[in-house]
Amino acid sequence: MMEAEIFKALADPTRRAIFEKLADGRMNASSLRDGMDISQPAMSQHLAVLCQAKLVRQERQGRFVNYEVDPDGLALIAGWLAKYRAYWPARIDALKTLLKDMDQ
Amino acid sequence: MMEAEIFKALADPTRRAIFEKLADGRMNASSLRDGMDISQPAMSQHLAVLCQAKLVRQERQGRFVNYEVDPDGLALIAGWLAKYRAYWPARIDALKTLLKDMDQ
DNA sequence: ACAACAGATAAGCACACACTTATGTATTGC
DNA sequence: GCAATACATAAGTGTGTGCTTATCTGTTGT
Repeated sequence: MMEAEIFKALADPTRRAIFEKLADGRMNASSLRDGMDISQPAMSQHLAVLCQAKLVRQERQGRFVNYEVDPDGLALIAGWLAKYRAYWPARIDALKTLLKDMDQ
Repeated sequence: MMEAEIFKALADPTRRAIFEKLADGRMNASSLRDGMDISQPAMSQHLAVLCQAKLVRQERQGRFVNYEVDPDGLALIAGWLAKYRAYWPARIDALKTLLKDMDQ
């Protein structure tokens, strides 16, 4: 199961912060670092974990590697969440917005 | 943030299995155990983690404690997911179904 | 009251994980 | 070619986590 990798990846606050930063737009590893007080190897390791969880994907661009949010990971979480729709509260505004967007 | 507790709770495969079992209906700790090859203290500890993450809630019933899925936790995940709706793939069947449910 | 039962808590242990420093591998510009 | 840059990997270390056994609390039935 890849759920294991996804939830493990998101269990770390630093990785969630990285993911959140990437949600603002694609970025290379160095740009991700500034303002984050994290060593270069640590960043590299975190990005590897996020990639393996399919939350982030990479694209080499010469000497740089650009990282961006991978929709596959989000879809997997959505799929997991959907299994428990019987227990959803009647109204979740955030989700209603989300789902309306998808319905066009 | 409670996202930390939620994702940490779901990062463990045993806890996800417990949660999945609870999704089929409320159950006490002993009933949850059978067929799971897990010690009584381990189950108790896992349930405590799930409760603190608001994924599960408990209700004492005499000598037993019944556990059930807590919608609050699912709502928190949905809220987290909604923040990244810009990156969702165009079609996710599971969520389209969900949308139809909510539109009624 | 007391034994049986349901569950929580305590303490200890083995392993996973996030970090570090050091080094390796590509790619770019001079 | 060669130094500098961007990033990955290796190896070691401290802490967190999930398990265990042992014990404790609280409830039920006799």
